[in-house]
Order: sequence, then C-alpha cells, then structure tokens
Amino acid sequence: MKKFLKTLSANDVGSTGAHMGGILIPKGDDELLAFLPHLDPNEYNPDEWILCVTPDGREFRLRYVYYNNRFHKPNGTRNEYRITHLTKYLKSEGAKEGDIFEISKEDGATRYLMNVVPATKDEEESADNGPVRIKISAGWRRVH
DNA sequence: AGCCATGCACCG
DNA sequence: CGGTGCATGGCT
Repeated sequence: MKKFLKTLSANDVGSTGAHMGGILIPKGDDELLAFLPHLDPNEYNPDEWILCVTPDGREFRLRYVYYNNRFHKPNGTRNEYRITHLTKYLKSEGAKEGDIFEISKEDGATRYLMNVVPATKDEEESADNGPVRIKISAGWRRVH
C-alpha cells in the first residue's frame, strides 16, 4: 500500500477566506503522480474524479485537476495539480492549518482512503523507529 | 514551487 | 442571496 501525507495549509482548510476548497498536489513527483489517476498534459485542464472513503466509512468524490493553461493558453501561467471538493470533509473533521491529511490506496485498488489527523500527534515522534517518512515536496511526505 | 486570493457561475 | 467550486492571477 502506498500512502502520502500532507500538512494542511491555511488556504487548504479555508481559514484564509479563500473559497476554492481544495488542496495542492506537488508536481514533479513520479510516485505521487503514478499513485493518482493519470492526467494527460496534452489536454487543457484535464480532471479526474476519484472515490475516497473515510475511516468511518463515508464516501466522497474528489476532483483531481491539472491546471495547465501555461501550455494551452497564449498568456497562461498555471501549471499545478489540485484536489477539490474537500471542504465538506475537512470541516466535518474540524481540520485546521498544520493538521495532516492522509491519502492511501492498495496497489491496484480503485478506491482511496483518506483521513485527517490533528497536528500535535504525528509530527514530533518517529525520529528513527516509526515508518519511514520521505519528504517529497513542501508539506508532503510519502510513507513506506 | 507553493500558497494566497478573487470574479463569476451555479445551485440550494 | 449566501455558500461553494471553477479557473485564473498574484505574491512570496
């Protein structure tokens, strides 16, 4: 099973007043890009819907988008991935800036599992005996 | 590269 | 009419 963690930013949880309701995916990481559905860079703003279940069994459909107008519009500047439609879930969990968002999936499975764990716990511990955490980009970790 | 912000459309 | 998401621009 592959599993990725992201520390939520203020903008991610909506506490900045932003109303774009979603989180940012680092681009340029092959493991993460392979883990998520494939989005064709040759398409303009391609998106894919992924099915996520929470630990308590609720299901959410999330939109995984690649904003790439940099390559498709004359003066486009966007080149980033995002996952939206998360506001409902994050609010229901009372997620705040600094908390950890987890997303995992069994190899070959179709459904993803997601979870948010409060900031205080997971961070400090696990120096060298817990699971291996590899920093792959700002805010993101991959767990083996 | 990543996070912050927003005008407008849509929908209840 | 208020909330949410889309697509995009801006700032660090």
